[in-house]
Formats: sequence, structure tokens, C-alpha cells
Amino acid sequence: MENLMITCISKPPVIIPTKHDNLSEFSQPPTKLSFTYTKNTNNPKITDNHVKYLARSGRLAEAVAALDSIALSGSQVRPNTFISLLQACIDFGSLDLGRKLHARIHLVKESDPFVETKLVSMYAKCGSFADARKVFDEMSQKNLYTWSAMIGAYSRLSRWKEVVELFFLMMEDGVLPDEFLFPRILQACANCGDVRTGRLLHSLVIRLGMVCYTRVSNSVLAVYAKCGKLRSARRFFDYMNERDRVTWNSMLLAYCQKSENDEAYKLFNGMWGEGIEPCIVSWNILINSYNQLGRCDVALGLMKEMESSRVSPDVFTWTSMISGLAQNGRRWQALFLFKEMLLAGIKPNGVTITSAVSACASLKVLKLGLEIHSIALRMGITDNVLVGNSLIDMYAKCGELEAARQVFDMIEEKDVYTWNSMIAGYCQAGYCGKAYELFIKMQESDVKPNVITWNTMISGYIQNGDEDRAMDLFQQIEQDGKIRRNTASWNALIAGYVQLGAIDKAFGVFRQMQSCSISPNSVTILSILPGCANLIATKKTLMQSQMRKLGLKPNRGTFLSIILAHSIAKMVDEGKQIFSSISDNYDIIPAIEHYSAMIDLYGRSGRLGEAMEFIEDMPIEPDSSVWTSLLTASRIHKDIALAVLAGERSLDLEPGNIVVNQLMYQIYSLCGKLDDSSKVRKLEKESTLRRSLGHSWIEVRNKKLQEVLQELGT
DNA sequence: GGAACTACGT
Repeated sequence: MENLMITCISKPPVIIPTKHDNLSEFSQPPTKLSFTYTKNTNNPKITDNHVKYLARSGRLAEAVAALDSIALSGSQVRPNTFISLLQACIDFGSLDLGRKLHARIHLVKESDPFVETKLVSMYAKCGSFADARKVFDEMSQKNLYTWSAMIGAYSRLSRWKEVVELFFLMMEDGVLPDEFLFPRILQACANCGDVRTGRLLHSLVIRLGMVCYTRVSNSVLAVYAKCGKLRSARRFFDYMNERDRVTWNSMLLAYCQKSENDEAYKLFNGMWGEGIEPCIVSWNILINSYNQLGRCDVALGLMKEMESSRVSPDVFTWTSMISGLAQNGRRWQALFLFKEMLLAGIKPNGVTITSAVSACASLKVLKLGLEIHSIALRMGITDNVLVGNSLIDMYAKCGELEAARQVFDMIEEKDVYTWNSMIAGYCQAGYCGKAYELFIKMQESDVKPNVITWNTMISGYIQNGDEDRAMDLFQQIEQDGKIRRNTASWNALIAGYVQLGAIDKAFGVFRQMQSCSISPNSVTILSILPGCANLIATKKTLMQSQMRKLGLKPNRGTFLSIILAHSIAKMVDEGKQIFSSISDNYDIIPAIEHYSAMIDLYGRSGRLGEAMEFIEDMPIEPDSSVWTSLLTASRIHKDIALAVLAGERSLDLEPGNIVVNQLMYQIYSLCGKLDDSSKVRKLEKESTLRRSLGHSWIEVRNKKLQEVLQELGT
């Protein structure tokens, strides 16, 4: 028996990029306004106008000083002056001076609702939301503008539910929205899926005669469109007597939301006839919709078509395409597109970075992940929690828990994703204790665990062999009545037991679940399938009868699981048959995962020759998962393993991929090729240490990128 | 006013 001891490469800890890396290559950050205080002795008579002049010029400190001398001279400061000063604080983003002004406004006996409203805006726009709310709550008299300022602040933070709540409070207060506030509230309804309030607003809009404002009508339409109320949307669309391109775009979205792409496309083509030319947003809605249906090639075609009609793809187009490809298993293509986007001179934003980083996370390519992190920092895309969350996930999935933790600690306003990503990271690495520690901390924080947090902990414990704790948590979920177990909670237990080889227990949970009248979903079936690998007949019955009964359509994941089940059962020929039936019968194009599962299938049965032939015939470029499967299978066949490694493709493919590197290292060590194994080790070290763009993965392939990045960075 | 998005389970 061969000694298959797993040897890990000892590598230096990853140092995550910082904002200050390579800063000298770029232009300096914008200089902060410097406040110089000069006593104005020459002009003892300072007027309100003088204060306003100073405020408009950004000389805020001087303006406040001037204000004080007016007060000292015994004159009244006009409310307008305060308003101008507060506006200046907003324009120059100076919270400090805003606070100083607040203190002075307090001294004035009669409060002025206009000044107080401006104060609310100032705090909200300068980033002190708590103060804004405090001033707002303490105001005795609120007018439409006050409510608008507060609602505006909540919408900027995407706190839609609170916007809706404020709307109801406002109505109680006897204030009605105007044509500017209606769209904001309607937008909030659309974004939190509150159709009920949407309909209420709809009737209010009609009663108040606001339908004549296209802006307002468009927002009503958008509520129906976004919430998937196609019929209501169409009815309202037909009722509107003035339609602009925003109207048409919302209608386009309404169809796309219900996956009625053909209808959407018809509408799109019909726009010209109505004298409306589709704009970039129209294309983006369509492109995104095809991406969400997994028809990325149609989306790519539309993007080409767009370019040939002299409309340049914008950041939305690129982002939609990148995330579409990534979510449909074409992650490398997504990353190449990300590079192309940079080369096209389009600056990514937080959403783009999030999508790209998450593709790196799934591929476990630390090197690229680091690089994109560094690009984001250079471009100043750091304020987005989403970016941070995806980075935590990426570092954790690449096994760099320390780096993940560093990002975690740096995020000031952690949301539920932040906590869940870090907890999942610890769980997946087997550090359930650390995960539990965070789980407790999270309960003490402002962000409370949700059902996903609980599910993560449950699957963490059970996957690491601690059935009892997993069960305890499973029982505890519904204890305080706030969180309900969902199908995934049951799936976590089932998948865990299957992985522990406790098939009976898995089936026990499966049956218990049904007796609690929880319907299994495709993931449930998917999780239980590998457990049935040795009982292929059972598996088939399960798959066919259960899925049909539940009205579930087999998808990519189902087939992946079936192939893997055959692989475990070493049923190569039947697995081959199933693989070729995927595209014939179900209109599903096999993704890279299916190909690597096939390699697994051949590999486990020792049919490595066929595996290699299969790779040769692949219509898509094999990626690290394919090589990993092949290398894993060939560890017991030294000669084949070495042959694979000698092939130029595998070595050069993804220099940053840890899994491939570790396997290479293992194989070389096992074969006694110590020179080669140390070479791999050295490469790995270098790849983690080199993270400046000068040696980057992207850059090596295109020198031009450096220049583009410089332009975008400024 | 209209468009892109991260965490559990494969």
C-alpha cells in the first residue's frame, strides 16, 4: 500500500493589499480643504452677506467666526444665513462645522422649521445618520420638506422598509407627498416588494391627480414591474397617456421579471414604432434577463449588437455579463471579461468587483483575488460592504482565514452577510469553535443571526463530525420564535449525515422532514443522492418519482449529482450515458463541473487513459477543477501523474491555483522528484508574495492594462 | 423615475 500522506505546502501568510500600496504611481488623493482662521480686524462690521460669501467660498471656519462676531455685536442672525452655512457644510462635507453650527442654532430662541430641516439634511448627507434622526424626532413642527429630507436619507441608505414606515407616519401627521416625494416612496415599495403599499399609493396618486406627472406614473409602473405583477403593470401601462422611454423600460422589465423574454423582445422592437428609441438601459434590461435565464450567449450577442448600433456597453452591461457568466459556471470567461472591461476603459464599481471576487472565490484562485482586491483599493472602491463581504468569502474559500478575518475586522458596519461569510469560512475550514465564538458575538451585536447563520453552524458542526451539537442547534433555531427553520436547515442535516456515511440517519431526517410537512426541494434530493450511490436503483426511483411528484425540473446540479453518484458507484458506462443525455434531452449545456465530474468518474475506476482522451475532446478549456480531478485520480499511478504534469497545459494554466499547486507538490514529493517539488513550493511562495500589478496575472498577458488602470485610478 | 450584486445547500 502506498503511503498517501497528504503533505501541505507551508506557505507564507498572505498579506492583504492596503490602500497605500503603490500609491506613488498614481496621482495624489484630493487634498482636503484646509481651514485657516484669520481674524478680520480690518472690517469690524460683519454682515450676514459676508458670512454667506465666506460659506460659498468654502471658508467655513471663517464663516463661523464671522457668525460669532455678529452674535457678539448683539444682532440677530437671519435664518437664511444658517441655511446657507448648513448648505456649505453639505457641499464641502464638513460634519465638524455642521455640529458647531448646530450648537449655535440651539441658542436661538425661536426654532425655525426651515433651519431645522436643513440641519436634518446636513447630518444625513454628511454621514451622521443618528444625529439626523435625533433632530428630526425632536422637531415640534414637521413640514413636507422635513419629511422629504428624512425619507431621502433613508432611501440613500437603501433602507426601504423604513421609508415606507415613515410614509405612514407622515400621513398620520397630515402631510401629503408631492410629485418629488411620491417617486421616492414608490421606489422604496418596489425595492422591498411591498405591493400592498404600492397599490395604496397608486390610488392616492390618482386621487391627487398626480398621474399627470410622468415621473410619478413611471414610479407606480416600476412597483408593479419589479414586484412581478405583470398584469397590473400592463394595465397601468395601457392606461398611461404619456409614455417616455423610462415607461417603456419599466414595461420591458415587467416582462423580463416573469421570464417572458420573447414578449420583452417584441416590445423592445416595437419601441421604434412608438417613436421611442431604446437606450442603453433597455439593452441592459434585456441582457440581464437573458443572463438570468442562463442564456449567456444570447446576452453576449445582444452586447455585440449594441456595440454595432453605436451604443457603448456601460458598467451595468459589463457587470451583468460578468455576473451572468460567473453564475452559469463560466467563471474564467467572466474574469476574462472583467479584464476586457478594464481595457475598454470602463471603471468597475462595487458591484462589478463583488461579482469578480466571487468568481475567484468559486475558482479558489487566490492570486487573482488578491489582484482584484488591489485593483479595487487603487480605484477607491472600498466603501462598499458588499465588496468586503465577497472578499471575506474569497479569502476563506482559498484557505486564507487570517486574511479573511482581517477584512472582517476592517468592516465597520457589518451586515448579516459579513458575519455569515466569516462564520461559513471558519466552518468550512473545520474551525467550528471559532465559528461558534463569532456566532455568539453576532448575537450580542446589532446584527442578529438569520436562518442562514443557523444553517451554516449546523452544517459546520455535522460536516466536522459533531452530530450532537448540530442537532442541538437544529432544535434551538425556533426557540425564541423569531426565526423559522427552512428547507435548507433540514438539508444541512441530511447532507451532513450522508457525508458522514450515516445513510440511515439521513433517511430518518428525510422522513421526519416530510412528516413535518416540509417539502423537500431539489437540494434535498441532491444531498441524499450520493448516499444512494451503491443502490443505484433506489437512486433512480428517488430521482424520478420524487422529482416528478414535486414538479421539479432536473437542472445542472441534479445531473452533476447523478454523475457523481455513478462515480462513487464506479458505474462508468451508465454515467457516460447520462452525461451524453444531458444536452440531448434537457436543453442543458454541460458546464465545467460536469466535465470534471466525468473525469472523477473515469478516475475513480482507474480508467485514466479514457479520462485523458475525454479531456482532449472537451469543447471548452479544461480548468483547475478538471486537472484537480485528474491529478487526484492519478496519485496512485505515478507514471500517469508525471505525464500529466509534464504536459505544458497543466503547469501553465493557473499559476495561482492552490489546489493544483498542492497536488503538484504532493505528486512530485511522492515520486521522489524533490527538485520539482521545491520548484512548485517556490512558485507558490512567489505567487503569494508578488501582488503588485507589475507582475500581475492580468498584466502579464496585456501590457496595456497598466496604463488603463492609471487612467481609471485618477 | 428605469438596469447590475455578496452569505447556507451542489
